[in-house]
Amino acid sequence: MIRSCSWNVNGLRAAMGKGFLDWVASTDADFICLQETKLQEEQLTEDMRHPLGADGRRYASFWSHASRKGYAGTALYTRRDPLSVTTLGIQEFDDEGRTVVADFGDFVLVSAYFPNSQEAGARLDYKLRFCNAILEFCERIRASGRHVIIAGDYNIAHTPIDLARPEQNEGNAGYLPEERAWMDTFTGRGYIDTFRHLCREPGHYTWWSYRAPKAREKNIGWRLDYHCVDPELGPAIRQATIHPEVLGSDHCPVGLVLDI
Amino acid sequence: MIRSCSWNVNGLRAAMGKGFLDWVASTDADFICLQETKLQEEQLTEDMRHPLGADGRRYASFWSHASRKGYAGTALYTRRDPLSVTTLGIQEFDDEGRTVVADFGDFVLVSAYFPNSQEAGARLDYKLRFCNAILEFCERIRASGRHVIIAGDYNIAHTPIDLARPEQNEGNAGYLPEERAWMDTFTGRGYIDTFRHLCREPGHYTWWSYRAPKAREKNIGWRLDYHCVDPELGPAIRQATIHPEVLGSDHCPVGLVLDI
DNA sequence: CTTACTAGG
DNA sequence: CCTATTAAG
Repeated sequence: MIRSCSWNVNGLRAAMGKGFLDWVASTDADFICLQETKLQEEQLTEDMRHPLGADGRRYASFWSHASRKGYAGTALYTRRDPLSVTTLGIQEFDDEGRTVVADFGDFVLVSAYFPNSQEAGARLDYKLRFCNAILEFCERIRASGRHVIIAGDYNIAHTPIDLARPEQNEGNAGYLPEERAWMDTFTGRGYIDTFRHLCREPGHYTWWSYRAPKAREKNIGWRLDYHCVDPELGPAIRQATIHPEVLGSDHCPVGLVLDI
Repeated sequence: MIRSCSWNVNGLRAAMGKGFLDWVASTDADFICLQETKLQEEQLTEDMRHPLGADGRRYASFWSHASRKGYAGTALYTRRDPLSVTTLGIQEFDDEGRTVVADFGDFVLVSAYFPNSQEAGARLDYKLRFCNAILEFCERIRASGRHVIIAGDYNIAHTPIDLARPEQNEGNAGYLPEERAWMDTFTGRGYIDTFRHLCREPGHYTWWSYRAPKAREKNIGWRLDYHCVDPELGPAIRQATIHPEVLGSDHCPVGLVLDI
């Protein structure tokens, strides 16, 4: 059994001041994937590197930083020793610290921060290149007979039930036809959105805008954070969860339990 | 009798959130000179423009803004109608909103924000040009048979009793030989540092660094804010005060009562 | 609105 | 340390 959590923390240093370490200790996860750490190597503290887990042991961690200060960045906390940890290996994405890729032998876990397509789709092309790179990566792992888990902030609400105001957001970043079409392609190849696999109910979101007044308390949100897995892992999915009660970021954590 | 107050507010918008309007209403001053307003015309609110005075009337106000956003800037609140309000009229100082010059007929009141000479005296030349422009301005007013009051943040501690740690600050911005020498020249021409005129005691400061831990509660400060007047006003000086209990900025307000 | 950044003090 | 700025989300 493996337990994974993923959380876009919207600045790890800010999250640290809002109980991040307590949350880590409460998850009892084997893997914790973070996005938008918004820091660089020299800004990491010992607490960030090796937080205490629920089992009384400290996590090992692996980090991928953007070259630009205070921007993007991903991380992975793990209880298990990976065989290797890398990134997607594509310059334009590695430059922004968009992935941590950890190889555990029978499965590969990716902490991924998909680009925001921005106002007027200014960065849509970049985002779609990232999406396609992720898909190709998954297909390669799958072809090698291993499993793959893509955890993170996809910055895409896939279908109308994945955001509170679908009509009002037609054409907005995160709900563009091109982004949704890529999710169609991804799931069309058999990859499984684990939360949606187990729950067809609307109203479950993982992100609420800070800009809209009281969006979170009114639950005017979007489901942007996912654990997706390769088709062959379908029967292994035991739990896929959203934790909207966890505060400290404009996103909330999502969880996955796999019986592998 | 005229009552003036001067305060470097270190950002008027921040000060507004820390009781600035209550302070204005409590001063019962005819004139309030501000420095480091750190805003521009379009960022002014009605409350900032016309705060309520202790007499139940609203002040009129005059503003001088830096062309650079969020930088420097001076203002004058007044109960009396000035004949005219201008600035020093020198491009390099007007560009930074360093003075408001109000003509009341028998006297001219200046709200002045003297430049900081910066690390390694990087801006010392600029500052000394400002200082000399102020002195020349005063001499012109004086020659015309009128009085002049220069209220504001001089960014200079004149003598060892004007800062808590004179030895440690030899050669530091605000206590450079050139800055102190200009104060010698200014007072040598007869201009009166009204506070020092009435009080020879050390330990009275108007600024405490935010950078040094607990500087204000330990009273490790500098006297940088002054009301200076022309020599002929000497006999009219009734009160010159420092108000270290007023919080909301790294500076505190200073007051002057003149019997004219 | 919030988190970073940077400049200035 | 604190107040602004700007970029990004």
